[in-house]
Amino acid sequence: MLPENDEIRTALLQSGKQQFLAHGFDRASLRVICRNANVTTGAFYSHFEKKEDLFCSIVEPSVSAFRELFNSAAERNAASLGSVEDELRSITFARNHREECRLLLDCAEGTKYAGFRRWLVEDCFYPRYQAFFDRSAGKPVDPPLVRIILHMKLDEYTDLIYGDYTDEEVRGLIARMSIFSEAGFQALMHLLREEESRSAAPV
Amino acid sequence: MLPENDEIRTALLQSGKQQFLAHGFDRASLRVICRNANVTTGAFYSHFEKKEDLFCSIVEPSVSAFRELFNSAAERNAASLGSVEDELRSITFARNHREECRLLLDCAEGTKYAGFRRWLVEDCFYPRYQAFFDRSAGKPVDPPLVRIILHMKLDEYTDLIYGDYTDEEVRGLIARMSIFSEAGFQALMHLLREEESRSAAPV
Amino acid sequence: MLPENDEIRTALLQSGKQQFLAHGFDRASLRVICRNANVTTGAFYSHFEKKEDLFCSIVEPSVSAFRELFNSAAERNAASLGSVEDELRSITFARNHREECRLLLDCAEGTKYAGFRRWLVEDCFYPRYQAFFDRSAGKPVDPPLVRIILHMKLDEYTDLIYGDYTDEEVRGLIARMSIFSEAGFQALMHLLREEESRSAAPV
Amino acid sequence: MLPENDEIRTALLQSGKQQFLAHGFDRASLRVICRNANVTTGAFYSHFEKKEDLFCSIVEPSVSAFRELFNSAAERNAASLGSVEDELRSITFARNHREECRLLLDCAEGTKYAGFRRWLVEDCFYPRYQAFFDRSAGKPVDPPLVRIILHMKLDEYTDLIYGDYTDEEVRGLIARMSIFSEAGFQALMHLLREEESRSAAPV
DNA sequence: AATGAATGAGGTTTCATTCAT
DNA sequence: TATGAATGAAACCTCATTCAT
Repeated sequence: MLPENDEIRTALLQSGKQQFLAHGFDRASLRVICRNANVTTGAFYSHFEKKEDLFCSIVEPSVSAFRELFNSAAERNAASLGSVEDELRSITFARNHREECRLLLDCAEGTKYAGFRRWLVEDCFYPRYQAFFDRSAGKPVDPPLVRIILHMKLDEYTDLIYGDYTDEEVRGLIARMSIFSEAGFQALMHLLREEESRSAAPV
Repeated sequence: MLPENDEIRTALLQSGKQQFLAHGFDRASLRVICRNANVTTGAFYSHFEKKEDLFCSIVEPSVSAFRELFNSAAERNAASLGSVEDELRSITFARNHREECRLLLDCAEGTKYAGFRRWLVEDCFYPRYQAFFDRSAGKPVDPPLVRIILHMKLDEYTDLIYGDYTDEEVRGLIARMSIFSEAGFQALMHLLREEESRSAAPV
Repeated sequence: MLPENDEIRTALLQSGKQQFLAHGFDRASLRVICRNANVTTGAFYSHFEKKEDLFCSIVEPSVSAFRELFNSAAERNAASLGSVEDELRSITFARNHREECRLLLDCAEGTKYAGFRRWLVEDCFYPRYQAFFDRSAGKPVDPPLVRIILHMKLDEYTDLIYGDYTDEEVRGLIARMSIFSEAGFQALMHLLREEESRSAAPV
Repeated sequence: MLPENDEIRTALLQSGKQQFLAHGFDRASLRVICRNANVTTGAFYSHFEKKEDLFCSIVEPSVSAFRELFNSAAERNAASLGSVEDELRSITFARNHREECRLLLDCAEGTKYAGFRRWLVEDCFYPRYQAFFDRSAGKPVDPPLVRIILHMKLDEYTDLIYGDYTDEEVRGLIARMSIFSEAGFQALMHLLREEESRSAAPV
């Protein structure tokens, strides 16, 4: 009986997504968003409290979904960083939410999600990375080093998510990149252990 | 005897740099920039032609210096991607121009430097990377793969430039990261050559 | 029930007309126009897209009406320049749109109607005048001469349109001026034919 | 010893003339005028009191010269409207001061010469025209009629002054237009005298 | 006399949000 | 709930004129 409401809401969500992606939150014009959605500016405020509310409504389903995915993955492999399968699963998920990802990472200035990237990296990924590196090296690893490698890894994901690839291509790239990363990682661990033994064996 | 002139100009350059870094070119308010510099908006236009002119004046010295550095580095090692020494030199330079780098890469939308990042990656780095990979592998390497690794490498640089490190720490990080990258690179080359021989040997 | 809408619009149209007439389009201040209409500058843009839009809205009804009138007159007397009746009809029309005429002819710089006078004279009137003179003289008449007389004729119209006359007075003035023009025209034709025959008779 | 002064002044006069002609007094930018004259805005105010002062300085020599010419012509033919020779002399003068004429007639809004056209027509020409018509008709002639014919005459002059003609062409055009005007004038006088006698002879 | 930076008001336009209907 | 005009501040920029040097 009230499907119209949802139609309007949906139209606003779509139009907003498009404008936010195109111009970022701050520079996107609410008027344009409304006009493109065939909605009056007044009506907008029946559906959303303010501009930011629209942004959040666009983005929040993906945020929750992402949180779930991330938590379940975290549970599954508390001891490692995730298999190629896990990587693929995450990236496929992100690829299916490509636009929301961009909104959160690049178009959120002015909203409460402005710090999303930081949260994702520092609070979600970094602690697990640091722990994993420490465990693998058998000693605390220099945090900046961990962070750099984490950033590189995330950058790889970014490429895979936004790049215009087929699923097949993504799978191939992940496979080859895991060769690269694994080799780099092992070399680094080797070096770190060597440093350790050198500094530890004075005799 | 007339240092006031430059004091105002300098104040505007500083205030502008701060605001542009904080909000990006477009969203930075000229009024705020002027107020922070204790300058009327009218007076601004005695020193700069328009808003963009202020941005350019902040950024251009670094751009020229960077171009020189990059060109000389390109000449020096046409055949490789640059030694650790070269990397260190570039990163040290960028670290000394940290803020201007961020302005150019992240805060330039709305100015003629909007495409700077793209130019840097696609026109400066990518061609050399692709050529180097092709040469090393002895065959054309999948461009997306090259691009991903390039992006990762640039991301490493970004970390080193913006991170709050001492020169000593940067040197150490570059050294260890070169172990990582080199090992990853060799593993990848090995794989590629193997793929090659496998697909070439029908028996 | 919602007459306010139109009241504001009307107030803006009036205030705009007055300011445009007084200062021309470019020099008229939107702020003043709005203030005189008791409208905020922001509100202005609910009713008009931009400053020029206000000008056009003031002027366009008259433009269309004028075009129609002119076209129908042109059809009616393809072979002459129009009777006293036609002149009277045109001038009466223009007198009823006096202000819009002035806006179009003298106050339109900066709008898309900037070239209106030129269009009216050169494209509407001049070709018909030249053709009529050529036909009457039986040979091509010096264009500058035609143009001068055309301008004088138009100047007569201008006087009749802007002058503070009753309809009766206008009728009388047209009648007497047609005596003047007709006599002048005949004298000129006579002269031209004489020149012709003199230059044509070698004896 | 002080020729520089005059050089600057001259440069400003030239530059000002050009800008005033191009944009009108109000819209011409003093900055641009100064820049084109290679003069600082400060220096400007050593030579002229304000913007309007520059305009007046450009225009006033011509105004005085014109006044003289007009007065002497007025003395010479108190009883007629001037011979073809007189017309030619006036128009030649105006053609030699073409730009100043345009400044006075079309570009003076915002200066004390804003009413120049009105003054010229109403105070200089009209009284003599009216007197001449009254005298010729032997009775008061309807002022609007006189004014219209005056305006037409002045319009003719305008054409001759601004039109791109050689002296020879101007002479020819004046000659032929005087045929036109004279014939028109005579026809009108005839009519007026007829009207007179008709209304005077009740029998 | 000359400089040219500074003033301060003004220009047009856009904005997110409110509110009477 | 929906409308869309109204708000009022803010955006960048230009102006004629002043004034300390």
